[in-house]
Amino acid sequence: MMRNIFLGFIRIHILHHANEGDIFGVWIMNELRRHGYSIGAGTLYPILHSLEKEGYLKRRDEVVNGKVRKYYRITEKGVNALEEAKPKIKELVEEVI
Amino acid sequence: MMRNIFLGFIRIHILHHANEGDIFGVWIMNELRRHGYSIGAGTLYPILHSLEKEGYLKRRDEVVNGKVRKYYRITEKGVNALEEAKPKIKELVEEVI
DNA sequence: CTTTCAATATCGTTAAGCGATACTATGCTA
DNA sequence: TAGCATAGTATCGCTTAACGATATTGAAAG
Repeated sequence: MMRNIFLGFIRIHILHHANEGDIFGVWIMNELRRHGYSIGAGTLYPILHSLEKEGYLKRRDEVVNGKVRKYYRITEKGVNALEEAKPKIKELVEEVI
Repeated sequence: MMRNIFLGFIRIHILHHANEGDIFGVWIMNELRRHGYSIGAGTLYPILHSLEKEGYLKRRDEVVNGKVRKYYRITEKGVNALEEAKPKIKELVEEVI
C-alpha cells in the first residue's frame, strides 16, 4: 500500500533533491533508506536515465576518491515540472488528509 | 510525471471514499474524471478486486434501475490502513512541498 | 424469450519494478 | 607499470502492474 505511493513519488523526490544540490545514485538510495524507504539499483538508475533523457536532469561526471560519480542537477525544465506538480499533489493529498 | 503520482494514490483515494459511503466502479471513474484524472476499467476493477481480496473493502451486490451494481465499503482493516497511511503520506509530501 | 442497457469482468499487450550480477575507472601497493 | 580492491553505475531476465479493447452479466421492458 505505502510502497505504491512511495514509488509514485520517487521522481518528485529526486527532482526536489536535485533542485537543492548535486545528487548521485548511491546518495539517493541512502537518503531514502534514512526515511524508511528503499529502492534498488535496478529501479533507480533507469529512472535517473529517463529523467535525464527527458530533460529534467543534467549529468556531470566527476572523480571522487578515485571513483567516478555521475552527479545530477535539475534543469530549467525540471524546475518547471516540479513547480507545476506541487499544487496538484497538494490538491490530491488534501482531499484525503 | 503526474500520472505516476496519481496512480500511486488511487488505492488511498478509493479507501477514502469507501470510508465516507458506498462506492462502485463507474462512480469512482466519474469522480476521478471530475478531478481531471482518468482511469480505465481495465485498471480500476482489478484494483477493486485486490482491495477486496486483501480485506480492505467488502462488497455488496444490489440492483439499481434493473442493473446489478457492486457496492464497496471500507472494512475495519481498511480504516486502519488508511489511518496508518495518512501520517506517512503527510511526511512524504511535506518534505517536498 | 428476445432485446436493451449500465455496469462489471477479463484478455493480450505494453510498460515498470526489481534482484542479481556484471562492468567501469581510478588509486593504491609493491 | 601490472595487479588488485573498491565505490559507484549499468543492465539482464523475470515478475508484476497498467491499460485499451472487447466480452459478459443480469434485471427489466416489450
